[in-house]
Amino acid sequence: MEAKRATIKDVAEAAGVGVATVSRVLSGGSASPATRERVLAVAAHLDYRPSALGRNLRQRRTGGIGLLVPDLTDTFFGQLAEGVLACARSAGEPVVLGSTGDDPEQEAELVGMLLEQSVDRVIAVPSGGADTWEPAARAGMTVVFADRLPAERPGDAPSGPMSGSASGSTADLMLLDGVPPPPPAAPAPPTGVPAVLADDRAGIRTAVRYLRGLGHRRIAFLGGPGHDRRVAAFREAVGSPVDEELVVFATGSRDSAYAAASGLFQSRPDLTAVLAGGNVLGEAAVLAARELDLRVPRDVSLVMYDDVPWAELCSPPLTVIAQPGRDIGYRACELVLRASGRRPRTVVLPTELIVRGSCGPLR
Amino acid sequence: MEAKRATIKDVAEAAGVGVATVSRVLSGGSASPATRERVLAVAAHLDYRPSALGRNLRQRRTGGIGLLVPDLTDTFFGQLAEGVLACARSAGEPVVLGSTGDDPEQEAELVGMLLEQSVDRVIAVPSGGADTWEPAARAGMTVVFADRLPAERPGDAPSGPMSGSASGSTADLMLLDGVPPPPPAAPAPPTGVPAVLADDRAGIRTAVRYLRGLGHRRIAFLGGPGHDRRVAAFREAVGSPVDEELVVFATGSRDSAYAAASGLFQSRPDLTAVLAGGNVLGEAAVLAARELDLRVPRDVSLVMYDDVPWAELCSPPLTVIAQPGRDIGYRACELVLRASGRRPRTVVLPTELIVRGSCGPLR
DNA sequence: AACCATGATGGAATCGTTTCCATGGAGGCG
DNA sequence: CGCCTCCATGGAAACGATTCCATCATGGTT
Repeated sequence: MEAKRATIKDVAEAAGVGVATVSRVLSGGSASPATRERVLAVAAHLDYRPSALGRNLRQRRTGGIGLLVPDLTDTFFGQLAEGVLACARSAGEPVVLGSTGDDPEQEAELVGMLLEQSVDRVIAVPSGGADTWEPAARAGMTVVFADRLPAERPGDAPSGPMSGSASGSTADLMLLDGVPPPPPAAPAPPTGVPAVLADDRAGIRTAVRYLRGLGHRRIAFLGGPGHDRRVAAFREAVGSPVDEELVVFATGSRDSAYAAASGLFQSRPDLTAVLAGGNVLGEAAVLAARELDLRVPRDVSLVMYDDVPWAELCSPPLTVIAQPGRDIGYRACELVLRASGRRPRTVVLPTELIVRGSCGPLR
Repeated sequence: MEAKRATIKDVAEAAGVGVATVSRVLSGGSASPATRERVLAVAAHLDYRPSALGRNLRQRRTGGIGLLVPDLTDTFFGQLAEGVLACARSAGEPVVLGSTGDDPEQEAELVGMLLEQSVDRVIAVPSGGADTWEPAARAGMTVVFADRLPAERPGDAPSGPMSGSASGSTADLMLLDGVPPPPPAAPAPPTGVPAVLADDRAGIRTAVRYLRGLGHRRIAFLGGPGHDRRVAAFREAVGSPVDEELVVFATGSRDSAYAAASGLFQSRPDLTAVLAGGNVLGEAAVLAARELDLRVPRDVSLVMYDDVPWAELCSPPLTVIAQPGRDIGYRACELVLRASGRRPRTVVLPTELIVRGSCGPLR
């Protein structure tokens, strides 16, 4: 019933040549025209396809590319994945996919899985910090980060001595309460790390200026996991004393995003504009605003990071900071494909403020 | 620099046993407690991870699961993918992903790639017809379809002018013009094909009844690739003489969806309700309606297939037919994992009409 | 005491490919 | 004419695991 696949041996036999010759013909080595033609004919006739298994074992690497994203349900990551897929297809490389749920632990587990599969090239939207990724690199993986960089240090504690909460780490940012901020340091200029990022800094700055121009002064930032760079840019753009109550973080889930948005609106009814750090946060903000009978943009202006198709569907249509998700994926894939030798470079893609209807003048 | 990974041989040597013993210990075979402990200790110490390459070659199969979807940018497929990923992770199986763009040719190419990788279990949202999938099955692949079934017949040409076509397959439905419809046959009760589908028939029927109940008589259907079952259900639900001008199809792209929706509204201003066969179509319908100054639901009622997070964001929030995307993926993965021996079964998951604000009484 | 069953163990074959190396023939040049 | 080079070619060794099979020790049974 199931015709088992022809092997190189079958082809060799049928063509009356040695396996080595077949291999050479098929991978472009030298061979006499006569032989070449015969082998090719036989191979086609037998519908021979070389087994990636054998080849990979011999070459000690799997052709594939690993792709790790936090959540495919987030349209932005869908776009990014499509970009990666497009590039990988054109290179003939399979892509093995993992969804981390923004959980460093799952991420580490998935990295392990890729390692086991000998997938040695990975594109990742990292959730974990350097401690997750350093071992991967040490194991010989070529890693290209997309959209984000891993948190600088593993157990880094920016936590003020103040509060006992003290767990300290970027996780502090997860807190809703107003922990004294680390100095509004400019986002460290990334360099040397192979990565493809959007120009968060410019994007955020433009958005903040735009809101400022409309008269807004009490602007809130609604962030999610991995938005460190964005929040840093926000702090920088807003200027020195940032009202910490206006900087709120959620975890990855939609529920958490909604809770954060709702909490923000309720605790600070005086805010006049919100900058959502991602489309899930934006969605939550719209929902929460509606629930609390806040009109957009009359009562509150809203700018969302990520241009997703539905941004235009909202009423009013959402003003967004567009980042080229598909391109980010595509470029990241290009980078990981030609990473051999070339020294790592981080490329930054432009963002664009797309003004639609969700921002209005302060009233 | 790069410590190369330890092999089973290294472990065997270090533990002073044979490779066979190591393999047995690691895969749960019999071994004396003393040996087992020693091997385990050494393996842990060397940070040994068995190479999937070696194993797979020996076992003539790749552990992985293939996943083929039309477009990850479509939130529904994102949900589906998340479901597959969740199940695959819990089974420890890697997932290799492909995006077909609803193009049978690309799909066939991707199937070939999976074959080459010896990925012998695939979950697919099929774009191509039986002619794409029959070879895959013949090559020994276990294929589980999700969300759709492949078109019944391969090369059915929907291109026939008027009469000649008469082929009368579901492919006919692709026509935009008003070809006389095949008798509104009930969707063939699927059986024997391993697949996980939503109960399109019930979902559509419920929606149509709901619209009917609101007084609507001229209800249009806006479909996309792979919506054959849905349009068949629509025909069935609407009853005998379906106004063929009210059944419109788009290709997969957003542009095409918009064009179809816009064209529909313009050519038939008398329609009072639209049933969109997928979330991309629904999005297009909202956009087109707005562009043409049609108010929802005052001028036109809208029901969309797929419950996506942003359905609630629209104003008015969209009434939808929800299908459990994540569950579909999860179940499909379960099916493909235990497909050995068990005879193929197609499972149908329930849909639910979620009434929000996009439908109103006829006026 | 001889024998057998049982269980642990290691050697070796195997999977399908690539690649190193040796061989042999043909042709060019001195 | 002889020698050297070059190319096409095939055999065989990897690659890293699993697994069959033979071996050996042990302990219980007759």
